[in-house]
Amino acid sequence: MLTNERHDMILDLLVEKQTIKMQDIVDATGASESTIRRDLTELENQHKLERVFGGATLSDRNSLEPSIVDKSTKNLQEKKRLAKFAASFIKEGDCIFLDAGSTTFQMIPHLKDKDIVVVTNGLTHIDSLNEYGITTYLTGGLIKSRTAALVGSQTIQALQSYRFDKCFLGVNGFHENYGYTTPDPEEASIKKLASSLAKKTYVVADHTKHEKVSFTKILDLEEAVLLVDNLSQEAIKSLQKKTTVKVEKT
Amino acid sequence: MLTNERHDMILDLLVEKQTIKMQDIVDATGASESTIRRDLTELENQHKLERVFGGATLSDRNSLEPSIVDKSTKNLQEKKRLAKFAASFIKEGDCIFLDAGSTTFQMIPHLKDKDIVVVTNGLTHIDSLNEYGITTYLTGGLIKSRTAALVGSQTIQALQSYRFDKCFLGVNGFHENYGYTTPDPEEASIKKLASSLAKKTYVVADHTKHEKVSFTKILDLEEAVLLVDNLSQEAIKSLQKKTTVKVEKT
DNA sequence: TGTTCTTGATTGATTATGATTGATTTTGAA
DNA sequence: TTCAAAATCAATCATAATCAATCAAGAACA
Repeated sequence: MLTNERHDMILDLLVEKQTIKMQDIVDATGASESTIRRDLTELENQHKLERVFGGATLSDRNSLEPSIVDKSTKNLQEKKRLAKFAASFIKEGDCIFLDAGSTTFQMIPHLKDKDIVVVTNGLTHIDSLNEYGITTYLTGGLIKSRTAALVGSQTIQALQSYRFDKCFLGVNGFHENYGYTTPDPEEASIKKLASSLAKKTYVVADHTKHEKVSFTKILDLEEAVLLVDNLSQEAIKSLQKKTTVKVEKT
Repeated sequence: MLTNERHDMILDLLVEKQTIKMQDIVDATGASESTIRRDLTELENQHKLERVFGGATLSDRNSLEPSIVDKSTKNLQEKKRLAKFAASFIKEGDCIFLDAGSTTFQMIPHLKDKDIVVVTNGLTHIDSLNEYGITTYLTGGLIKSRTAALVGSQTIQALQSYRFDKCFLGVNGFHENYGYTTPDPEEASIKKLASSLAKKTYVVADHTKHEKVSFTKILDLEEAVLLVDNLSQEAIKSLQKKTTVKVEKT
């Protein structure tokens, strides 16, 4: 068995069982204890797991947030339609902030041939923006590997030298009382700052995020225009008491 | 069997099985181990797969194809050796600046498991640095698509909040009188600044850059340690009058 | 014909592995 | 609590597997 296969196997076991004992891995892989020990050391250096006495456990980051890969395959078609809808709010000559994340990523193809400037902290966006020939500035900062986003004080500092016409944010939940929320405080403060630097803020969120509340608050509902798909009439009515809601009809 | 057929066969196997062992390919194709080894090297240079010890695996970034990669295999091998040599100057705990470019890119695999912090303006470096679990900060700035580097005033500003133990630069030419040079003034000023923020600067350049002079000057010869491969004895002697030269012996 | 390219075998070097060691940590009983 | 036994650990070593580099033989080609 190749080293990579063993590593994948260990990570799969971990995702399934949350924590695993050394002996379980040895039995499952058929490799020696020494080898598994080395594997664990290596995977820990890559921040893919945490070692504990007698075995290993998922690092808290991994359990807190589903990885970007899982998200991007889910509801892809819906996401694409919503993204196209969101992109229609962008006008010629706009300077926009495009948040990291899978929904905002899908907006990029619809920016083709528009004379706009994009600032982003999303690493996954780079190639696509490039491909479509869009002038792009990247904020600096620490690379957060799980979500492929730039975060930290450097990102904050870099952002502050820009002003935006429009700001497009992804969120993990929106709620009438608790506003827009996301798991990571670091990312939340970046979203918040970007919003404050823009004349107008749009939150792009599909209907599955409705009534969801995550760990960190980004903004109150009324601080951004909500772009959403497939919401019930009552939900829309209720939300519109607080803010502007634009619905993409299927 | 033609080389192309073999290549297709290998890639088909890979798509089917995700990872494959050397012996499996040998059995499937009937070619010798040496030949398969060469095939894998070539396919890796085309970014169609990634080699791992004992076999190969699908590269997760098939789409990311920087425009720089079209160099001969031989050139690449030399570059890899030089990069390994350069990486050997990095010590545990170092904070380093890693310049954008293909030579510095090859240094990344050799940073594995080192407890270091890397700051870079090279977009092609991101995935690789991530893969090897290295803490990485990206400077911000304008995305220059041709060289996949970040440039401009934002990059300059971002850089100024860092200090480095060591700085590794790529150049397009080094010359006894004209120093280190590169075509793009934007990139030159970034290299220059990074160097000034570092305790020690290393220029990594293969022997083909010797006596070459490009448009913009970065530094004088004596302002950096020159890491080079395969240089004639006279050339080394001559250069050493000006600066420290470390030669990677084949 | 001579030249270039591909191939397979061989070499010594590099890397991964599993067993063993003694050190460290946990466990459980006094 | 304190101690000793058991479990787990990191470090080291020899072995086995795999690697890059080289060479010579044959195929393709002009």
